[in-house]
Amino acid sequence: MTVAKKRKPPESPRLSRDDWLDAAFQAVVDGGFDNVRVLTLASALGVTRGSFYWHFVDHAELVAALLARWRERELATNRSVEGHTVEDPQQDLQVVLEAALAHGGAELENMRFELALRGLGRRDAKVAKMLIEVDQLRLRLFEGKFLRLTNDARSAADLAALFYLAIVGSNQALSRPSSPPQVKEYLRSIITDYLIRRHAGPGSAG
Amino acid sequence: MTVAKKRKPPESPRLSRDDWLDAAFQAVVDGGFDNVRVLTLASALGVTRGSFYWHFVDHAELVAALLARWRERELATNRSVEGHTVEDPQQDLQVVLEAALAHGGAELENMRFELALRGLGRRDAKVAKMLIEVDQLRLRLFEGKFLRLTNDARSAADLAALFYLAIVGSNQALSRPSSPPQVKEYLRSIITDYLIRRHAGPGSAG
DNA sequence: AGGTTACCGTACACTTGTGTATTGTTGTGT
DNA sequence: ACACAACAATACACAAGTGTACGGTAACCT
Repeated sequence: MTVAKKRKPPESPRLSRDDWLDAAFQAVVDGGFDNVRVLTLASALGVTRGSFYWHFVDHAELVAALLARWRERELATNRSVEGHTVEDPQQDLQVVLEAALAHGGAELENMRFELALRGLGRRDAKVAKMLIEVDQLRLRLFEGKFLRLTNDARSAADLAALFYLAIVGSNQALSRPSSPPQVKEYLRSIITDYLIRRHAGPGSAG
Repeated sequence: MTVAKKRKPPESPRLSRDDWLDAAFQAVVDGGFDNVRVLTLASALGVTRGSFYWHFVDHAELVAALLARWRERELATNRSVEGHTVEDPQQDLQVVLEAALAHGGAELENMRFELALRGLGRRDAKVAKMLIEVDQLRLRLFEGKFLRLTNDARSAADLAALFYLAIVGSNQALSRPSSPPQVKEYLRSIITDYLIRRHAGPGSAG
């Protein structure tokens, strides 16, 4: 048991449950949850559906597992961000804002997945509930960081909500597909401007 | 020829092209564009598909017509709002913000339709382009109104983008289904607070 | 080396969706 | 009244999707 018995060889002849989840994730990114079809995933993975029905009892279980995985990862990310706090309040806030505005590489796929998830949430009450849970966690995170800046609960809550909703909106509107998300850049500069104007002071703490 | 020859009797025995578009609209509101299926619409309208293929050549034409109708109405709304300007700049701005935040009755359906449309825009370049067109129109509207308040092009553009994106985001996040959109109410109060704080002065111009 | 288990292929039954062709029905003008 | 056009039903062919049963193959343990 010292070495990896079944880690993740890129050229694995057999597939794992997680491989199917990855393929399903990609399908959601590309075309939403209605694009998750067993046949399509199978051909994308180079196998037939016989494999799928060995790993999952049916299509619903695949989707459920995908949702559960996303939720777990999201909660973990939240905990980790909440974990380490930077000394300088302004920089501390900027770190989480940057994370929320991230868009490079995998983050773009995560963004598209989340948008598809919100679409599903409009049809599925359980999904809607899960999304509210995650949204509120992130909002609380924002609030806490803003509170260190403003020292006023009311304005901290207001700013957190305003900026969080704006970030969510920037994922949705005015962003051309397959082009650098210039709207987010713009929003980032707006937020940065606000923070600097608010607490024009030392750039780096300590 | 004085009275309506074919206006819109609720109990019309035969269907019009627009009836099908209305049904398709409702289907999109309920379950997105993947939910607009000829069979479903037919049974919802109490007819068979024979009727559909008389009014439309195929499914694609239905969707295209639905998109075109939405775009036309959106442009018309924009023109009309742009048309009449209120004297007081602050009140003038508040009017368009209220319109954007509207959520009663038909507005909720329009909101859900637009969200579904954005979902489609992630898969269809033409739709994405149309959405950017409409988004930019609305953004310019916001900018113009804000400019009358701030008299500064930069901050007007910033505020317009920030609030518009937040409004778009509020349609998406933290809003429970089938419950009063309390997030929008909150956002509305944030915006109102900002405007009052900014230009705390005479309520009515003159 | 051989057997067991894990994984995959294949073939079938079923459902749901589109689209087409053809026939039926109803309304309306003259 | 009756002809014609507008609208709708029916029946068919076809494609794509899920799920199931079962047969095949390859890895691994002993």
